[in-house]
Amino acid sequence: MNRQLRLSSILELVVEKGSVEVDDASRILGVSAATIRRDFDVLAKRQLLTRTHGGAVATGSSLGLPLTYKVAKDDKVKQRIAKVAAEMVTRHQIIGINGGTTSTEVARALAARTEFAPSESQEHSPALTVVTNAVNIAAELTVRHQIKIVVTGGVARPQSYELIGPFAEEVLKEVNIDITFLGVNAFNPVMGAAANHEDEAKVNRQMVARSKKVVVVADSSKFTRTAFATICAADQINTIITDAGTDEKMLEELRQLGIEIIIT
Amino acid sequence: MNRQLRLSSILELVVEKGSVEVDDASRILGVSAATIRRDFDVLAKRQLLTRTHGGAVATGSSLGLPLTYKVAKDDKVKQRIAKVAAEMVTRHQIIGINGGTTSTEVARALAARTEFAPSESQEHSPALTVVTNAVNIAAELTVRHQIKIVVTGGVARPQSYELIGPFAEEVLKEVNIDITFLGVNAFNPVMGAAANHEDEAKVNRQMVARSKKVVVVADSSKFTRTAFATICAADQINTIITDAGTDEKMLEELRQLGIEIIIT
DNA sequence: AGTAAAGTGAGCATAAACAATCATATGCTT
DNA sequence: AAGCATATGATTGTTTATGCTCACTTTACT
Repeated sequence: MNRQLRLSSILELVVEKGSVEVDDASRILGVSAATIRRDFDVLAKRQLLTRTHGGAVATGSSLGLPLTYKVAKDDKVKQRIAKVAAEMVTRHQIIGINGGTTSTEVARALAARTEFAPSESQEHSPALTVVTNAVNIAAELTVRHQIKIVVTGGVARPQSYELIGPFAEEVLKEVNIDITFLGVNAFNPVMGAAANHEDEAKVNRQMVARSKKVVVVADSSKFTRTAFATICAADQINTIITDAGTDEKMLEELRQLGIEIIIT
Repeated sequence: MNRQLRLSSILELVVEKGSVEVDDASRILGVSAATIRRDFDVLAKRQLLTRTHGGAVATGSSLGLPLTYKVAKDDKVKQRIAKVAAEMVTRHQIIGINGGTTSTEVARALAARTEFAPSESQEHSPALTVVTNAVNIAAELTVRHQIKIVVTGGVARPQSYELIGPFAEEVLKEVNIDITFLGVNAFNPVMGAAANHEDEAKVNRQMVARSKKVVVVADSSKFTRTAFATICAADQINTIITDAGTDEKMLEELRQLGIEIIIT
C-alpha cells in the first residue's frame, strides 16, 4: 500500500462516512496510528479534511473532489447508465455530449450501437452527429466513421478535457441539438445541475439551451454532492438516468417538476 | 522489449490498477528498478502518472484517454524533425499546429521541452499557447498543465483527426499565431504545400494566414509526392525542416524563393 | 476539580527507496 | 567499420517512510 493510495483511501472513508477515527483508519489500512496521524496532517494542510481528537471530519472542499480521487469502482454503474442513455438515441439524430467520466461512457456506448455501423447502402448522411466540447470524447469517437463529430472550439481544461470560453460558445450558438446528455458534478431539485468550474458551467448551459431535450446522466452520488457553478435549473431537464441509491423523497420532488426518472 | 513498449505497458498497469510499485513493475517487465524509476520519471514529466515513494499512481488525466494516442510510434526521422522544430520555440509564444503524424511529433516534442515545465514560481500566464485543429494533439497536450491549448471547432475528419469546416475557420479568424508548424502531404516549389483533402487545405491555409512565421515540417518523401488540394504557395513558407534525402536541385530552388532549409 | 484513559507530537531507529554516478551494451549515423 | 549517442544495470551514499517509545495534552467521567 503506497502513500498516495492510502491518502485517497482515507479521503474516501472520510467523504463516505463524514468522519473517521484514527484507530479505524489504522486498522482498515493496516498501518500504525502514527502514520495515520501524519496522513491526516497532510490532508488537513490541504484542507481536504479537518482534524479532531481521535479522528478527522470531512470539509466542504472534500466533497467536490477532483477527478484524481474518483476511483474506478463506479465504472459498472456508469456503464449501465450510459447504455440506457445510448438506447434513447435513434438514427440521424444530433446528439450533444459534454465532458466528464459519465459522459465519456455515454459516448462509448453510442459508438458501440451496432445498428449505426456503416451500411452496405453507403448513405450520404452520417448515422449520427455528435456535438461535443470534450476533446477526449472527440479523439475517441473520431475513428468511428459512421459518426460525424462536431467539436466546439475553445480552451481545453486539463481537469475535465472540456473546451471552454468564447470560442466554444460561438460555435454552440450555431448548432441545433436533438438530445444532450449532460454529465454533472452535482444535481438536486433546488440548485439544479452544477459543475465545478464556472466556465464549464457556462458552456454546458449553452449546450442545454440549444437542445430540444436534455438528459442528465449521473450516478446517485451526484445527488448528495454540491458543486460551485450552476449549469441550469432543474426544470430545464427532461430526463435523469441514474442508479438506485438516491433518496426517494428527492426523486419524488424531481418527478413533481415534470422530470422523467430512469433508474438502471 | 523496447522502451516505448515498456512505457505503454507501465501506463496500462497503472491505469488498470490505479497504482504500481517499482518492484512489481520491475519484475513484470523484466528490467531493473533503476530503469523503472527512469520510466516513471519520464511519464511523470508528461503528467501521465504521479510518482510516489516506491511506485506511481494514475493521474486523473491518464484515466480518460485511449492508450494508443499516448505512445509514440517509433519514427526516428519525424522525431528528429520535430525536435528541431520544438527548439525554435521560445517561452510565451503562440504556436499553431495542424494535423498529421509529423505535426503530432512536433506537439510531443514541445511538451517534452523541460524548460516549459511547471515552475515553482507558479506563473499565471502559460509557458506556451498551442492552437490546433487536430483533436488527437489536443487530447494529448491537454494533460500538460504548462501549455494552454486552444482548439478550433469543426467537424473531425477520421483520416487525419483534423477539424475542418466553417467552425474551424471562424475560430482561426480570431487568433494571432507566432509560428505555425505545418505538416503537409506534399510539397514542391511549383505547387507549394498541399493536403489530401480540400477542406483540410482550407483550414490549414487560414492557419498559415494568421501566422507571422510558417515552418513546414516534412520528411523528404513529401517532396516527391503530389496531393490534391493546395494549402498555399511555396513563397508563403519561411522555413522547411526536413531530413537528408531530398533532391539538392529542388532545395536550391526553394532557397531561391527565400525559404530557409534546415536538414536534420 | 481531580483523575483515569485516550490521543498526541517529538525523537529515534530501521528498512526501503532514491538520485547520482559510472561502466557496459546497444543501436544509429556517417 | 568507426564513432557517437542513448539505454541499461550495478554501486554507493543519501533521503524518505514508517513504527515505536515516551513525555505531555486533551477529553471524559466521577
